[in-house]
Amino acid sequence: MKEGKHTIMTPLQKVLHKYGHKLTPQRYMILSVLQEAREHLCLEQVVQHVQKRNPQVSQTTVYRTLALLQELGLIRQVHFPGKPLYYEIILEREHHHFLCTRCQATRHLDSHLLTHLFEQLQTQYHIHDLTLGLLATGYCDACWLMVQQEEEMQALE
Amino acid sequence: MKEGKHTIMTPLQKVLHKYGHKLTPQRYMILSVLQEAREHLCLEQVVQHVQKRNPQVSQTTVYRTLALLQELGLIRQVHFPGKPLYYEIILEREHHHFLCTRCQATRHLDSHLLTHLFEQLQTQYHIHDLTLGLLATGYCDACWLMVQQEEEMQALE
DNA sequence: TTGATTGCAAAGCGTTTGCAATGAG
DNA sequence: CTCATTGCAAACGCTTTGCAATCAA
Repeated sequence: MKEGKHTIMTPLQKVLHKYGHKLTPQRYMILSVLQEAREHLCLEQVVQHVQKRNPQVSQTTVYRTLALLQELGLIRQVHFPGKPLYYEIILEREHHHFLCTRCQATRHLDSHLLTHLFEQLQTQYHIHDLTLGLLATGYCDACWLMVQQEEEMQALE
Repeated sequence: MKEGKHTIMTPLQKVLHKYGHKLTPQRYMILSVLQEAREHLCLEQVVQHVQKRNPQVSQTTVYRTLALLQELGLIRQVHFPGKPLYYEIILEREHHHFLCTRCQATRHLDSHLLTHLFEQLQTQYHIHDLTLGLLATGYCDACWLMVQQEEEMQALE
């Protein structure tokens, strides 16, 4: 049980012990995979990456570990309607996502955009301990061009 | 095949025929159920309501009909992480939801709150044909009081 | 009449669970 | 040494599908 990349691995060790859990190679590996991924990964992708390093690791363990890591507050689920559940490390500043409905690309949205909304909801709607989940969908620039071209083509028929 | 409540039923008839579909009692009933529900309903709830009127209607038909109604743009899915999928009629002005994580109550949020955000995303992030999905979670007033009381109790132990 | 629709039962698919073997502390 | 953890296979729950019977148009 050893490796580099101490970005989140020391917290991992601590938090696990704090709640009576053990630090296993599987858990370490699964969190590493999520840490090194630039994008959020779905379960299948996590399994693939993990099994690339050690084919012995079972899907079941990945399921159980992702649930545990989430419970410990180290990772977060990301929901995209009609797609599998994605997981991402909680490192970066809070953010939300844009999903292009054509090329399926995702981008992070700085949640600074939401500060005003955040305050409004607290004052106008009296929501306490508020968490915001935002998903923006639409076309990215490139796809928007394609879509418009397609529409022009159809108009000519 | 007849009944009152023409709020959305005439559009239903038209849209169905437009795409070569037939107006069946099942489809009518399922859309009625969604129309008369104040809250959004999950599949199981739709089935229960529908079978209260006619126990013959199968779950399969409800699945297929909800998919069709969505495809026709008459209803919309509502996603709450960790809960079943909900469905609601598209009648009202666009809106989003607040979910109290303690009592599970939901409230509608006027999407007027999002106009500024909407514009920012279009200009700063160049998103076209933008749709926003927002979910606010936290405690409602009543639950917030309860939570605080619980915390005080714990502090005394 | 005729093709769309329905209900049923079976299949699918992602996720969870029981349990014996393993391994971290 | 002990109990948490793992891997496997079976179970589960929700959703979809194949097909013959039914029904709207």
